[in-house]
Amino acid sequence: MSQSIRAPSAQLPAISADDRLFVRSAARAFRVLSAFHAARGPLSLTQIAEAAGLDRSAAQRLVHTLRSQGYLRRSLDDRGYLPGLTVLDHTLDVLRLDPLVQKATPVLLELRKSVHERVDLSLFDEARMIYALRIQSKRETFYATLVGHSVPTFCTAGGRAALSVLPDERLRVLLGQMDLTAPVRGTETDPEALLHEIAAARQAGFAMVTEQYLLGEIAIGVPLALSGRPLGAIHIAGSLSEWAPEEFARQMVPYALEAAHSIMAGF
Amino acid sequence: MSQSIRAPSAQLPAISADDRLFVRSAARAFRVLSAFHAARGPLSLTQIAEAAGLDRSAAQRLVHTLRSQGYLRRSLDDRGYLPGLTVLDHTLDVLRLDPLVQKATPVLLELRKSVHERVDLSLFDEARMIYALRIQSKRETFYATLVGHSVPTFCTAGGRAALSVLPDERLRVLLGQMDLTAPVRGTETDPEALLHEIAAARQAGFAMVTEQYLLGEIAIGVPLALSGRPLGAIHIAGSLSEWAPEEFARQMVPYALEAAHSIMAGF
DNA sequence: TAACTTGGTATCGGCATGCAATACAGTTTC
DNA sequence: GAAACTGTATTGCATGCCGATACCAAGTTA
Repeated sequence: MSQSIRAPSAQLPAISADDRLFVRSAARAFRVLSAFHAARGPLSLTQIAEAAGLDRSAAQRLVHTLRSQGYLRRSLDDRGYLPGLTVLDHTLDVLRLDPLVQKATPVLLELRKSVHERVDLSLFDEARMIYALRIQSKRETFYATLVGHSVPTFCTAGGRAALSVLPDERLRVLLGQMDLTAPVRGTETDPEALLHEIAAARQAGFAMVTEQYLLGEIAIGVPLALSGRPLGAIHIAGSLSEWAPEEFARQMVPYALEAAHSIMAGF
Repeated sequence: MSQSIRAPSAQLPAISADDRLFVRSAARAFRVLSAFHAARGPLSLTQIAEAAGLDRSAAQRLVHTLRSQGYLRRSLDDRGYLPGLTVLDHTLDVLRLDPLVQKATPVLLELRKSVHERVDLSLFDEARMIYALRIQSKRETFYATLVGHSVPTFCTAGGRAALSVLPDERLRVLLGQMDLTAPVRGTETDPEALLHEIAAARQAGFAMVTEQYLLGEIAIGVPLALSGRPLGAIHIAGSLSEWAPEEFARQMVPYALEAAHSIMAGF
């Protein structure tokens, strides 16, 4: 099972004290929701309070409020709290208002007709790439297939592709800030080596990785960028048991490039 | 283009005054995010304030706070605000912690191998059904395919299927509360007629609709329910130009029932 | 160029408002 | 049957937020 990279907020960064424009109370509400980032099941009031760094009393009122708005709900067995369905309304807003998603949706559906492997659109968010559109093929279980799943930028095809549009000096800074923990044995974690890989991707116009994030997986990624700013990437992934790397690239890359070109033509 | 059914909060229900446990400030923050429910593009500070029912001053600080946490971002051209990617972290929490989604994911991916039409999992939320898993086939453009998209319960196959597990007296109440506006010409909106349709679905174990929500569309839905409580539905949809209704039902229903059975066996 | 917009940003005092403390009832655990 | 959990409710005091006000920059309209 692949572990997910989480937002910086996963480890509560302590509410910044001195910012006249900062609304603590609002931030606390999001902390309550963020408590579930580390959860493996329903959470009790006390657990929420602990994870959010609040006392039970404060958590209580926040939970009450969030529940009344549908951002939280009780679990089926009524033994704890779960995030509520209202969150999905905001999901829809993010996706439908995102210019990249808007343009990429029809193109990816088209792409999927030509390519019978997994096709994804991921959005660049610094150290991670967040899946926004997922077009499955076979295999793939559980939340690896869910929208909102995010993966590290430095060791995925889409991530490296997105990085390839940035100049080296920016990359050094970024890589320096990133957590370069290897998800699997064999993941490249040396910044200089990564710079080389990314340079190669910049040269080629796409990135390819084998077993850098998931064992047995091969993937190519092509960048989606606007005036030197990485926005996201197209991702095509397959199984090493079915593909020789060169053959995978030979077949997939032209389609992916074409799709990327088509998407970016919309801007 | 299909209009989307929105959360009750779309039309701001005025913050309830007298609730000792209610955290106004937190609720205001979500109002700011909800301002985008009605948006067709980036929103300015003033527009957000107006949509959220706040003055510019309050909106300003809330926006500032939300932006610092990644719940809002500036648009690409830096001319307005958009919902931020942090929202997708919560999306993932909702999906991966939802027991129905957990169990349904592998089953639906399997189902998709047998059925070459659009397959969805939607979650029951009173007057609407929210798509949580989407497994595309062909066609379908734009945000009709996005996670978080919701459709009315009363006129969709999945919705009627979900309703079919409820007793008639509950249904009368529920239907009485729902907004029964017809999305297309020909949509059944008479409560008594709907009760009959739902009763038929209860009898058959599935619901079928033709052109009740989208013109040219045929869909079947089977309910997913736990001890008399509707949780969601499986949805298979196709085109009337390719299918005779009876044939569609004959071919799809067995698969859908099998899948539903398999999912509910996990509880 | 000036007089308007409309955008985003910043500061500050007064009072509503949410924090923290406290208490209680219902379950599950041992 | 006590102990350790749940979730829920009430209240006073200090604090944190609202609302008013002001400012700068970028576009529009004269």
